[in-house]
Amino acid sequence: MRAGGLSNGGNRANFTASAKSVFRTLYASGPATRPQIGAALGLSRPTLSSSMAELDRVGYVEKIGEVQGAVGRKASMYRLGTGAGHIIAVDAGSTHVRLRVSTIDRRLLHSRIYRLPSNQRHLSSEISQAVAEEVDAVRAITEPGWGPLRAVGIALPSRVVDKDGDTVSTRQDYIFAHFTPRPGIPLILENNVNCAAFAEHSHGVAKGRADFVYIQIGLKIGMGIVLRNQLVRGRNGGAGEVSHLSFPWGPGLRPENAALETYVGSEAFLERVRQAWPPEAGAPPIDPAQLLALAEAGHPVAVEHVRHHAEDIGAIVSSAVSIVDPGFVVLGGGIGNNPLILPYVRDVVDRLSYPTQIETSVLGPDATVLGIELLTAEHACALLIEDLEV
Amino acid sequence: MRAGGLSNGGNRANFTASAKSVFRTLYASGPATRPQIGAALGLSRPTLSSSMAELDRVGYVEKIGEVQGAVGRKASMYRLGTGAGHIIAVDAGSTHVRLRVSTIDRRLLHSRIYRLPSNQRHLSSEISQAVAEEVDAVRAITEPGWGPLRAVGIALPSRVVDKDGDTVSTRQDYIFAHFTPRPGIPLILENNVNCAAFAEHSHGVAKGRADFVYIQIGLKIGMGIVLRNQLVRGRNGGAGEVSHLSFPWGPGLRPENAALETYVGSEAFLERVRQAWPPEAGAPPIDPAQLLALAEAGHPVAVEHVRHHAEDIGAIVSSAVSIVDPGFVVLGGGIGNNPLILPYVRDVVDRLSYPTQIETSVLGPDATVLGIELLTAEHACALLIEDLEV
DNA sequence: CTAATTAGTTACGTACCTTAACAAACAAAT
DNA sequence: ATTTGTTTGTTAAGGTACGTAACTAATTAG
Repeated sequence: MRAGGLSNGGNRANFTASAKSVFRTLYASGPATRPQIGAALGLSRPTLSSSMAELDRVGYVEKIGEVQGAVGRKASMYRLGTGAGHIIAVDAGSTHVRLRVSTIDRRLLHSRIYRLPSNQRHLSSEISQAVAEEVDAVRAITEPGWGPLRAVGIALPSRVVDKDGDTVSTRQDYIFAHFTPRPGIPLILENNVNCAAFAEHSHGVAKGRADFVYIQIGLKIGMGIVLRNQLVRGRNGGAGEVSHLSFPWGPGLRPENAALETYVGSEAFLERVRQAWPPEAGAPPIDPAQLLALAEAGHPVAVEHVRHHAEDIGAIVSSAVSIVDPGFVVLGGGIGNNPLILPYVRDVVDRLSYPTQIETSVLGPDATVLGIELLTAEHACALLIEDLEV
Repeated sequence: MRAGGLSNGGNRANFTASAKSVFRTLYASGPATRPQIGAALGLSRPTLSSSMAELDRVGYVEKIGEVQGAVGRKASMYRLGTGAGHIIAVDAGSTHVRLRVSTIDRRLLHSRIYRLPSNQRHLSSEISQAVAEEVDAVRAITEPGWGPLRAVGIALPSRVVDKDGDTVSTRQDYIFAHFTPRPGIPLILENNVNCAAFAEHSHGVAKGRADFVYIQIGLKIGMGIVLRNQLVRGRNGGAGEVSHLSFPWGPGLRPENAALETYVGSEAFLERVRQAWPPEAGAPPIDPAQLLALAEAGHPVAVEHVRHHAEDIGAIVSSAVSIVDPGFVVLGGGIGNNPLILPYVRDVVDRLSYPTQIETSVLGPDATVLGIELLTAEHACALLIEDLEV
């Protein structure tokens, strides 16, 4: 009853432990020679020989060249092969849908960006529509050299929960309004801020940090938490939902639900700025970017507002540091990225909490799609070599 | 150059993987028969036979009896043996020093409680003195049947950091004022609230919860966070230091360093209560216990104050839930334990944050020493079977 | 006392890794 | 061009840690 064709695809290859670790090494660290892998994993040459043969038999590795050391025979260079297949990663953002098709070891095969006709405040059927179209467009140009599709991942601008969580209040199911997952292909959903945090962990300023917190400050405010190199998601996908921090809060002050979101969100912030803008200071800024530009130019009123906002961000970071004490914080997002706010945030955290290194994100708008690519690739890799049955 | 005597002690036995997992099963789940262990681990009877022989050879297991099923031959019951040794766990508290001597599988061998002559606000040399005396007292009565001492653990009322953290501001080194660790015996230090949380995870209401938050409300306020069944400690041992949450905080309100500690601590709380106590309401309470007693009796002024305090606790819990969204929260400590505050905390968290089950601690004042016992036993277990060299 | 059932041991096979020895491929020295 | 030394890769042989199959041992039910 077996299909006579390719040896990969539906079958769950039963690799030896060494073959699995070799595959994972190539997945994680990219192309390498046998001696390099053997040294890294502490495996003997004969073991590497048989592991490579195992993986080559199903097309999971391929030779891409040779490297010559100072002396001695050339070593062959290997990477993951066509048989390992490819993944599709999508950032379903509120303004753009970004899509990357990559191999499991994250070599870019194809990339698309689609500008949504209108900004979407929340995950919506418009976004779903765009995602469906972009993914379909990939299907049309899929090349045989990409190998089988192993997984699809989508970064969502919403809380993401699995089955047992509170899935109603999340808007995550809107993604399925027009987009239909391909049967048999695992679909990974993840919150977009978590994705950006994870990208920062692999390619960005948080590289090598087992524990850190990423805070994204833009239209909305969100936080991604990585502890022991793993994302903290929370029971309801609500980990890092800092907009629900108790606020306002003090003697005689009663916190309100999600009050921080409306206070620190860029729209409310800008509205406060415009209200308080003195007529003699010129025309009030029309958007946060303009306010930041004025502040960068040294406009004293703008600077003062930016400082105040940065201190509020510092208070948020301090609260997070008080809870998880990560030792490292990355500021990202349209506002968080701005170098003006960094010193103020540092001052506040320094004053209120524990020694914490704070840096600005180095990844651009691709952070989110890079993060979901990583998470999707990890899932695909585990599927290929771990013994987890679907 | 080997000492001719016992086979255990300094040597690092090189067990098979199956023997290690058998040992860990007995460590984690207590006495069991071979068929039970085999079924639990998916090991065959011959493998169990040889694993047991391996462990028995160094005295790590011992037979303690036989059990008879419905039909068939009796099965032998095993547990960790004398050769596995024992541990000493100490709760260096501010009012008492509690000490437990136990086997690695947490069978109590000896227990002591010492009431400090005066309450200690912080970790002090007085506490260190008491710990040193209590641990020395154990040495005097140590029985041969306990086997070798494998590890000593101490729960401290301070932040605990390892080498690379900020060890200066911690008072953790006060523990060494009079207490000197035994050379060659690993010493485990852990924050006392983390210990209580961990105990709640193993023996308490949080049993089986991979993720939860424990909040202890008493003279001071502290939080222990467990994610993926592991304590979150933080870079500076500051995880769960909720007294550093941004407070007071609101439009026009500038958070102050550790302001929450002084606001929500029981002394400041009681002082506020006494200040606001109306003369016609009788004598104001002299301590929090009395205030709680009055509230339990229905005294309206007391009830109102307790409600207000409980709402502040709810705000703290909400902030923690906003950051890590554990789905489960345990209230402990002298005040947190009181059933009066539970409904108010639930209401606040329900209003401000995500669906979270909140319960009251079920463990008494032994929680902390039980927690450090667990952590120390885990360390000892890992030392015996994992290949980690000291 | 016999049959059925469960616990534990012995014999033996297999999977997966190792070391040892060898062959192949290369740079540098002769 | 040949030799020498080094590195890569393969082949052969061996060891360890498991498994299965078949046995013995101990117990209950009839």
